[in-house]
Parts: sequence; C-alpha cells; structure tokens
Amino acid sequence: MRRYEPQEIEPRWQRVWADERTWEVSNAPELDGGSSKPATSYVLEMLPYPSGEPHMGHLKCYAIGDALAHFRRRRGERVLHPMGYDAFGLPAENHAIRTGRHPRESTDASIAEFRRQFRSWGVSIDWSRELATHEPEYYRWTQWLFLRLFEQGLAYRRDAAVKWCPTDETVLANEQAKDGVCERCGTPVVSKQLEQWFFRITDYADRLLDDLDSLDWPEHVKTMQRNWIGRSHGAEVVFRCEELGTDYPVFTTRPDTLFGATFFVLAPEHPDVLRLNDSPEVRSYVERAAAEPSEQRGSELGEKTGIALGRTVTNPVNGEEIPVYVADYVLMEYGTGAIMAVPAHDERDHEFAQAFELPIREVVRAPIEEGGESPTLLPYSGDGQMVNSGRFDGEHNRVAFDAIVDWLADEDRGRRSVNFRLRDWLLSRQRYWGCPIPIVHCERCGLVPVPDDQLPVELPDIQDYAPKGRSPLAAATDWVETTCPSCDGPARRETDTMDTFVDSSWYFLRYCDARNGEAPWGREVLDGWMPVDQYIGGVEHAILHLMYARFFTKALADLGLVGFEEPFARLFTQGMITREGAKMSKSRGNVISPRDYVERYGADTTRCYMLYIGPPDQGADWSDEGVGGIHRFLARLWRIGDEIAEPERGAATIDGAGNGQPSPLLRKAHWAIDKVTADLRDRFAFNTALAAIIELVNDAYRYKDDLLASPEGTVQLRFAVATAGSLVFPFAPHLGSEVYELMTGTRVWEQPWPEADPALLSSETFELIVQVNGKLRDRVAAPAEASEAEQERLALGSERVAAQLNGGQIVKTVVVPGKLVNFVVR
RNA sequence: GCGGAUGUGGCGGAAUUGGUAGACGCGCGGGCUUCAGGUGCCCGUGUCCUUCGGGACGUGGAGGUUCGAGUCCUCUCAUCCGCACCA
Repeated sequence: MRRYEPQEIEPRWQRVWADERTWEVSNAPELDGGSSKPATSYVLEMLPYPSGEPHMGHLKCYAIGDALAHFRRRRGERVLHPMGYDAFGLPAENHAIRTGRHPRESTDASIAEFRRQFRSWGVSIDWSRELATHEPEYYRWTQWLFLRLFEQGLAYRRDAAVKWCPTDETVLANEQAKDGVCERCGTPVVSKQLEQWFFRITDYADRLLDDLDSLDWPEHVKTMQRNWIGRSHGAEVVFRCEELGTDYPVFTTRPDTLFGATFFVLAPEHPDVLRLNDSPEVRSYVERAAAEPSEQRGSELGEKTGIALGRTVTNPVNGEEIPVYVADYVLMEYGTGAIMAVPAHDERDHEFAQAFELPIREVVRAPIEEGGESPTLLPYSGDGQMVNSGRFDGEHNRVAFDAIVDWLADEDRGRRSVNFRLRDWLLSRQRYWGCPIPIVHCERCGLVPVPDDQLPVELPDIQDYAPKGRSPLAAATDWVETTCPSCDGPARRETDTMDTFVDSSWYFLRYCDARNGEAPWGREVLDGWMPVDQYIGGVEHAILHLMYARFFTKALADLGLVGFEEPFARLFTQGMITREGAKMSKSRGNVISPRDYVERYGADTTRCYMLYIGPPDQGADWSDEGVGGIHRFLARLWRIGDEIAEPERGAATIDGAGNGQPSPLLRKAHWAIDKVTADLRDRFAFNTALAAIIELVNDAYRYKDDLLASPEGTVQLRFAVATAGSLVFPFAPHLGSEVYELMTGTRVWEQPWPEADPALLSSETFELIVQVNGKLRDRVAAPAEASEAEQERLALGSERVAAQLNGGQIVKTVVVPGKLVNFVVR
C-alpha cells in the first residue's frame, strides 16, 4: 500500500501556482465575452511584523484568510489577497542593538523567511503586490501622506507632557503605555515635557464613534473603541475666583447637581495652582505628582490626597464661595483640569470630602422603593427628585439638567458641552528604525515641508543607532544639515521618525495599486477594490491599529483621495493559540513552531488542524495528538483516491447525479456540499465544515466495496471522493488539488464550487421521533410526505409508546411535521 | 468597581429556528491484517442501575415559562478578556 507523502505532493503544487502566477489578479478586469463584471472581493489578513520567523498565530490567521479567499474565488469572485510586511519598529531595532546587526539586515532576513514559509504553507497570495513598509518605494508615500495631513493642519507640533519609556528611551503614544508601563518592555513610564508631533485624531472623534454603527464588526471590538473614544455629554460651567479675577471653567456630566458642589479641585499640573498658592507644601505636592504619570497616581484607590489652597471660587448657581483644593485625583488631560466637587453624588468627591471633613449636601433624592422609606445612601449617582436646589426643588433631575444649563447659558456662565477621552495621536519617536518625518527646520521659515519631488527623505545608514534620549539620526550630521527648500538658507532635518502605526494605517490601500510610481494609488483603482470585504487579525489590535487606520481613511476621504469613509467593512478577530493552557513564550519554554509541523506532517495537516481545533474566534490549546488525528483523515482521503483513481486520468466521468439508483454515499456527498457551503458562507465554522468532510470520507470507506462491485457504483464513489477533495481544497489546497486530479484529471481551483442537488438532499423516508411527555421513547420510519394525522397514527403504533402509556391517558398530542410526535400522558 | 465573553463526557468541541444532547476528532477498550517503529481496517466508548427487554439521571448551581429547555426568563457561582480616579 502506498503512503500519503505531503513532502512530495505539496512542493509540486506550489511550483505550479508560482510558475503560473495563479493567484495574481489585475486591476483592470477583462470582461470575458461581454459578460457582466464579476464581483470583486478583498480578503485581507493583518500584515505581519517580520521578526524571527512566523509563529502559530500567523498560521492561524492565514489559514482562515486563505480558506475564505479560495471559497470566494471558486464562487466566481475576483479576489484580491495580497501580502506585505510591517518592517519598521522597535523590536527590530532593539534586536539589532543586542546583536550588532543592522536592523535592515535582520529585518530583510526575517522577511525572506516569512516569504519562504508562506509559500511552503501554500497560501494563495498575489505576490506581484508584495510590499514592505521599510522600503523607500513604500515610505516615500507614507511621507507624502504625512505632508497632506500637515497641510491640513492634521499633523502638528506641540509641547506636551508625554509618556516616556526610560528603557527604550523614547516617547510613547497614549495607547502604548498601558497600566503605566511601556507596552513593549514593561518598564514603568515617566512623564516628560517635550515638543512632539501629533495627528489631530480628536477632530474625528465623533465620526469615529458614530460610524462604528455601520460596521459589521464583532460587538466587543466596537465596544472597546467606543470606550476608548469615551464621549460624554454634559456642560461647561464657569466658576469665578473674585480675589484673582479669573474664571475657571469645568466640565461636568451632572450640571443638575450644581447646588451640591461644596468644593473645587484643580489638577496638580494646572497652570494656575502656584498662582493661587505657592507655599512650599503646595510646591512639593505638585512636584511629587508631576513626577508620577497619571496611571500610577493614587494606585491605592480611595486614598485621596490633596492640599487646600486657601482660596475660594463662586458657585454660579447660588453665589456660594467654595474652597479650592489641589488634588492628584483630578487629571489635567481630561476636561479643563479642574472640577466642581459634588460629594453627595460622586464617589471620588465623597471620599475626598470624608478625608478632609468637607460638607456633603444631597441635591438629588433617590426614589423611595415600594415597601420602605430608606434614606438615600450617599454617594448616590442615580436619578431622582431635586432637593436643596432653590427653584429647581421637586423637579426630576433630568428635567433640571436642561433647565440649569439653559439658565447658565443665558447668564453666560456655562454652555452645553461634549468631552472625549480620546487624545491626539503622538506619532514622533526618538528612534532610528522608522520612517523619517519629511520636515525641515529653518531658523527663518520655521517648519518647512520637504517638496513632494524630493521624496523620499531616505533613512540614512548610520553606525550608532542606539537610543540616547534624542533621535540617533541627530548624530548623522551630513544628513541633518541641509538647505531650506523655501529660502535656501541653512536648515536642519527633523530627526524624529514616525510611529510604525503610521506605516500600517494605509498599507491596505497601497496593495490595490502597489506598483504605482506616480502616486500612492490611482483613485479609480482603489474604488474598484476598497473597502476591504473581510479583514482578519488578532484582537490585540482592536484599539490601536484599527482606530488609526479608520482615522487615516476618514482624513483621506476629506482630502478627496479616497471615495469611502471606512476601510474595513467586515472584521474577524481570531482567538489565541495556547500550549499547555498558557500563552506561548520563550520563558515558559512552551513555544512550538509551525515549521516543525509543516516539515513533519505537511502544511495541509497543520492548516486543517488549526481550523479543526475549535471556533476560530475563540482561543484554543494546541495538542499534538489532535494533529495526528487530522493527519490520519487526510491520509485516508489520499489513500482512497489513490486506490480508486482511473488509470487514465480524465477518463472518469464525475457526473454528480450518477447512473442508476443514488447510493447513500452519493446522498452523503451532496449533504456534505450543502453543509460545507453553508458553514463557509454564513459563518466561520471551519471545524464543522471539516467534520462534514471527515464524515464523507468515512462513508466512502464504509461503502467502498459495495460500490466498486458495479460500474455505476464506481462512478458514484469517484464522485464522492472528488467532492471530498473539492470541499477540502480551501483548507488543504495541495491535497485537495491532488485528489481532485486523481479523480478527474482537472485542476480543482479552475472548477466552480460544487452545488448540492436538492433532489439528493431529501429522501423518501425520515426517522420520526416519538416522545411521551417530552422524552424520547422511539423512532419509527415515516414517509417524507406523511401528513400530521399519518405521523400521529404511526407514532401511536409504536409498542414502546404503548408500554409507556401503562394505564395513563393521552390528554394532548403535539405533532411537528417532518420531525416528531409528542404525547402528553396523565 | 464598570463593560464584554465563556461554562456541555476523561479531553477539544457539535447541536444554525425552543424539538433525537454529545456530530467529528483525541484518548481509552476490544477484534482483524506476518503489521515491527510516530501513519492499516473494523467495532465499542456520558454516568448509574438492569431480569440485557430496557430504565433512571445528565449541558456550572437554584428557581421559572413550555407539551417539550444546552437553547428563553429571573437570581446565583466560577473562569477569561477589556477598561479603570475620564468629573
């Protein structure tokens, strides 16, 4: 008996696909024979960050994407399925510093390995569109796009308190400093005052939030983005300090509680703190708070600290003078850096009031629950009736909300206002391995953009790219010193580089027109492919990458460069692959490499197992025993194909209807077509699709000997095996091609996706379920066309039902046509 | 604390619309094939009881709706993920 040898089969098919450039698609589809334009489909997996070699997460992502790409192609769509590399970034540079090897070298080596492995996995990629973000042909356009945003004022420079990682010696985006530590290296971040480049993403906060409703994305990802943008509706209210003659606006979501404001708090970073009081105590408090980034502040929640400034401000609703404090629970980044404190209706203000023995005045009374008159437990943040609020007493607080804001607006002491949690995107990095910012600093002209025809500003080769607190590029004197494009005087280049998230915010656009040397893309080409029909990647990008790419797309739409507002119509987030119940990591020593499995079992087995392990949006634990099971299945399919192959390839007819009576196997084949099609079309149910194909192959073995006894049976058996090959092709493209060719002599990817014959999906009889009081008691054969009365009669004839009756009486009969009969017996 | 998700055999999971719980795979048990070595074929496998006909129980837990609930409702427990002084 011959053996299934993926090591021989897989490279053979890969060569065919490479030689014939099978998966390339053109941007200008030829209308074949005047037929209507075929539907297009853009299937995209998030581009990999090339570091070392691909891991299991990559394999999972591309196994999912490739299955969908193949399925859509064979259903007649023109599918764009490209690949590229997110090549700039900190890890490559840190690795380079450790090993002394230039980041370009290690990155290029890694890209070569990724490319080699993707080919060895048999992924159907259009390699003619391959790109890498560190190539000048790519980042030339990253710089070009930066300049368009700069012209619009969407890229700007400002002095800001920024998060700084002392280990990586660079500033970080808000989003890259989670829980007060650097996302990359885990070092606690510190606060620094520096001039930095920002993108004005906050201008797009409303649209980024509102347009989420139009997206077919997982609900939890949309929720995360909504929370991150954090839109709150409320009012800005002005409190005046008469002694200094200064107005202090605050943002509040609860203007209805204004009468309950009994003190006022400034953030330590608020510029007026020392103006109000510059005693040594206040100075030291402010300095201590400034050294700590906001994330680490008050880590023991509830322990409120602060200092009274010995000043008062006037509450605009009742003229009350209330004391002013400085306290670190108020953040400078949010709102105005100052708050009105309402201890009766805000938990944090309540804690502060208790610690400093400040008055607590209830102004919203909780409705009395039926059954008791419990006093309102403070702090209370719900709705209720206004009390202690002058002429608003007795009103519902929601009504008073509007009335108070309108009144303040008339008095010019306030207005309706909306606040966001989202901050502008800090994009500059004091690092070497990134896209240079195409700006020149001129003493006379200020910030001068590098003219488009001088792009790209190439990243120079330097010897020492280790971070030193300023960009390593600053040491490349020849490169830094230049002339001003505006006045021709001496000038210096910007030495910061861009955050890599800028590179990946538009790569999906470049794929559409990847070889365009005149522009980042042609707009009509883009509109033919975009938006991405199906985007696939990990949840770890739910906020950062996906938010930035959406911002870029909207900004480019406003510039008229693209004709759509959202880049990714449909998103799928894959779950993580674990090993022995834990995330794979070098320190745990539980890392397994796709390469080992591909070499040992073949790419088809590894890919199929990845999809068979469970629902792809959930995490799953890798098991070597499970891989063996899938390998056995593929080997069985190959072996039966090998055994029954027509010696003269192509001579076999595989007419699905077959000749003579349809065998149970023929029916099973059509059932499998129907099942796999639905699982792939309507949901990402690869595991159950594969289970259906396994059932088909198992049945092929079961009926093989019977069917081989007659020529008609042999044809039906070949059809079933060819169908298994055809259906398995999106998951195991090499084996699918091999088996299909053994059966038919043709290439499976050139064949349309099979269609189930409805006549073979139904049969003349079915198994009627017979229940007594909802419990299964018997199954009887019933004609498919049986009427309800007939079903009931058949069920009554069951001996087991009679035994169950046992003197009881049937009080009710429920008949579900084509399914079951249930007798209610008492 | 707030928000989201998930709980089904020894294990991964299936059950798509309220209608046969456990598809398919792993593991385990048995048989066959002179079969030596990661890889063949077939059968069995939720738990307990059984006079071997079958019966009782069973989807984290407790209630409820229904002829019928893994699926719907209420409460509750556990695990995982995200956010977290956002005024």
